[in-house]
Amino acid sequence: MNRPDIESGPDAGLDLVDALALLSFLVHDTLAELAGRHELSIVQTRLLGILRDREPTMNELGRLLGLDKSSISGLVDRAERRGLVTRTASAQDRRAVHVATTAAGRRLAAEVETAFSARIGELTAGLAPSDQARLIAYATAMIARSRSDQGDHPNLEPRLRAKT
Amino acid sequence: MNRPDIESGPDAGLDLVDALALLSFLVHDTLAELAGRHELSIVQTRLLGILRDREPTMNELGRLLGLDKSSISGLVDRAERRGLVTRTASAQDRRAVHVATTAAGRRLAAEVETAFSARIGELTAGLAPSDQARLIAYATAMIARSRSDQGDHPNLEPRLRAKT
DNA sequence: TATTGTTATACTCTATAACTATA
DNA sequence: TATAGTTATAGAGTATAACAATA
Repeated sequence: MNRPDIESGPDAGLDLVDALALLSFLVHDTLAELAGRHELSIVQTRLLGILRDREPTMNELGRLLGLDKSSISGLVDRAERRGLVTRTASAQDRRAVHVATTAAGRRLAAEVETAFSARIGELTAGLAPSDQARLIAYATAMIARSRSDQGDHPNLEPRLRAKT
Repeated sequence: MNRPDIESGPDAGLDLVDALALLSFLVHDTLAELAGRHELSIVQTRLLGILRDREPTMNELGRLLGLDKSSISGLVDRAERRGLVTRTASAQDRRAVHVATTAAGRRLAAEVETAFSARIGELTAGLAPSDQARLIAYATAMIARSRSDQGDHPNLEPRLRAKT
């Protein structure tokens, strides 16, 4: 018994679909867990990530996060209440509101990003550099294909500035 | 201009962390979108996936999904209300309740799984079989490492029976 | 006493619809 | 009229705490 081509155990003989689903859940859960240690949800973390180098309007935030404007209102409300972001009136358009991070918001976002990078580093530590490069290439190819395809999902930006 | 080693565009020069985060969001969003077409959330889809070959108690469902028992109560309430699952009293333990899918629940779950597999197939269609095999190996290695590590997250089972 | 499950409560996240103010 | 944003409302999803029934 125990033929080497018939593995046993929880990950035995995963097919591509299962492997990608599990990997996706793993990364997603990892981010949720690390963000949660700072009382941040994934969407709050992404909000702070987007604001790292921009001060978009509520409307732009809606497009970047793929959410309705009313959802953005609540999201920004809760973040503002915690002192993580601020609303400022637009100089050009008196209807518009710009959102920016505070120092506290930037600090939190940086902590989550650092912890996330470290954890991903641990999870991929067993892969040789050439394999890591291949993994990047595969992921990039899949992402590119999803863009060229139909839907072209709302917005996929790097890392924590990416869509949930 | 346009040196070939300095790419431009949205996915230019992704590092491993960004690539994995984006891939994770892509797969997660894909599943959410396809499940949503049937009015199913990811967690509802996973519930039905788990019940495909089991009739666990509420308690066991909590462990499998990594959720509190009170969350399971609500989750099963909503699924039961839609006729996707049923509660049945346990014969052994009169405190316990077993949950099972209905034919409608199984049909919905199967439709989502089929669509998800098809979409993953599209996204990976550009990869040669040998590259697909490598991708499976990388994902499997990362998942195994996450298990051997500390936390050993709640429960990672194949595909739609896996943790959110 | 410990365990199983439900209920009450509270909060985040999301959307739709209605509304205000500005363009 | 059209757009930017907020608010009211509704519902899913999650957790904590208190409870009832059973072990």
